[in-house]
Amino acid sequence: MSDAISASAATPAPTDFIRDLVARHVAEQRYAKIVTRFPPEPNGYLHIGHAKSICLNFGIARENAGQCNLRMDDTNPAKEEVEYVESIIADVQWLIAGWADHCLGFKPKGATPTAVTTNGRPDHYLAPVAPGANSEPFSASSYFDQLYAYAVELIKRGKAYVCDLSPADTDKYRGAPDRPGKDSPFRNRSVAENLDLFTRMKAGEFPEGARSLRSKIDMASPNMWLRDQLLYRIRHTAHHHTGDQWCLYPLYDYAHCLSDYLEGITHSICTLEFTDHRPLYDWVLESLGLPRPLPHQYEFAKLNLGYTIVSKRRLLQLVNEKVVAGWDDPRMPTLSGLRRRGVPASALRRFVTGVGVTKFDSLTDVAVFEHAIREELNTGAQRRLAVLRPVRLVLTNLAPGETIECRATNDPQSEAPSTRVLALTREVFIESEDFAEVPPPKFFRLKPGGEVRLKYACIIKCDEVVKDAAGRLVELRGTADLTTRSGQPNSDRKVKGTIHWVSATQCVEAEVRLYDRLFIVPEPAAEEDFLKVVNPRSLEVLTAKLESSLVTACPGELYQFERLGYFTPDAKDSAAGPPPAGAPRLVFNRTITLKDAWAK
RNA sequence: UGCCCGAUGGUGUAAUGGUAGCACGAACGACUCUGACUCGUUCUGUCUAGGUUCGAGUCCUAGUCGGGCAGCCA
Repeated sequence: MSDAISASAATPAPTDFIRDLVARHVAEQRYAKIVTRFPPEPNGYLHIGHAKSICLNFGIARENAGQCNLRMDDTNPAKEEVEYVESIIADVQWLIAGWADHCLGFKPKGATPTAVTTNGRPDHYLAPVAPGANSEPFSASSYFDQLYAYAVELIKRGKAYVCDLSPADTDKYRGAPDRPGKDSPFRNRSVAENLDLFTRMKAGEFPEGARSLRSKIDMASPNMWLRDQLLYRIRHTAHHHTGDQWCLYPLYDYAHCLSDYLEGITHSICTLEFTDHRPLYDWVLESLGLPRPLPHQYEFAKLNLGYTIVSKRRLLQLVNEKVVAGWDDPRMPTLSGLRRRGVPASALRRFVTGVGVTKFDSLTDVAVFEHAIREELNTGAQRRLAVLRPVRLVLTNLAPGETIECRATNDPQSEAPSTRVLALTREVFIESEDFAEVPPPKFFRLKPGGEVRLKYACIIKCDEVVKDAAGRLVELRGTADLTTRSGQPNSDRKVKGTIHWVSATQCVEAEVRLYDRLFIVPEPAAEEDFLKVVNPRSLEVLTAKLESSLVTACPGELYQFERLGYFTPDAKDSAAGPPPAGAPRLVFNRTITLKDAWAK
């Protein structure tokens, strides 16, 4: 990633209702340090919706000299994989690099919560360390021992019981939102029996679904999550992190609040759908009578983006059904897809900061995202010339071997722009779109008998249109007015249009992948079947002609092909090769087009 | 017909009882060796009805509309 981009990462300090709250807590010195967390489940790749959560949590840590723990919320072995853990770590570090990476909290490799004494009472705590060779992200699975101990304590306090109801019966007993549930027949087992059964559940004596550990709250509560929500279920499944050690796994509502507690989280920020769970979050922590200040949960609305799917389940479907080439397909709204496409982390940060944080379930216009990308790329991308759909133009007043050196600007937005040299030769390629035999009104480009400027070179005139027997365009012939080159007497001569070009004899070919939105409707998630609204033209592959300097282009470099858009070498498929070394296979991804006011 | 959350231009968001502002978008114009960028002008808004108040987008009540909740998913 170019330095220009990461340097421009500074974003105005945002305010929102959560930050206001944190500011109040800081003012009243409620906590020694503000600690947040980003707790993804490793069951898929992170996407642009997660970027909002990451920037919120790390942003709050950053603005308050606090810390934000990366934690794998890995309590469901059936869906979680190491591949996802690794992608999550890479994506988070990429997104916050140079911005909030100093706030990132990991834990020592293999560490579990250590026994401490707090306020004269036994307690457990796991301190963060900086990311490095001997550290790893926090994970709920490294708390399994402690979580189990807490469960035993809950049983002893008469606040949890082992229930023998089958999943189907549990469902029946739960009632409905507008109808109270019924107490489980196993609700009033003795502490001793509960303890015995729970121990045997852990020992693997029972099949999956045979028994569960349940909270003992209120089966008639209007809040469904308070109707004795399950705490533990039996799963005879290996876990990607703990292996075969457990056949008893905690559920989210039990594991999450306690994980927050063990890490000393102060502000546990999640999305709106967890609002109903908050009383349960508090209930678990309060029922245990823990000695430290308790974490609290706050909710905000997740990001919804036009023409985009933000749902790991559906994104997985796109991958599995081969609608896209993988989680990091540049059309995917995943962080890895966006990165591969050429979207800078700073653009993502700028975007999610701009949309704000509220409790209103909104749908953000993609144009806002696209604007943030262009904004970052305009200053961060080097200008180059490339022709996507070439038409040959022969400048008949230039000799076949003649080369005219033209100086081109790399970074017009910078205060001290640098330059490079372009070769103008007798034969060049221009964009087929830039020539019209029968031009529409206000067409500023090349037409028969018309003049146009070749950017950085000179004004040329189209003298002749050469066609084959079938009437198809073969080539254009014209003349160059070399006195209009920069530095020459007529360099100030104005023509209405300026077009891009490359030398036909000093250029390099590359595969260029043009991406368009993946869906044809603004709200694909609202569709009965979102696969039916996939854009059939979301990818177009071209063989383009690039100015020869691009032969050494490497992944991570960001370019603007003038008048076309922003492009970056594909991190997987592109291989640069300095001439004359072999035959490099250059592959460029189009990140985004330039804004086009002319748009036909 | 239970509980919880929400409602400000086309979109997103600000105004914390005192001039409804910003951004995106759109339209037009200026500039231009990128029909980009930049700059200028314009466009459109407090869900409804009551109440409190000198004063309400903001507080209260009721309604309307939208979202969430009945996984041994997170």
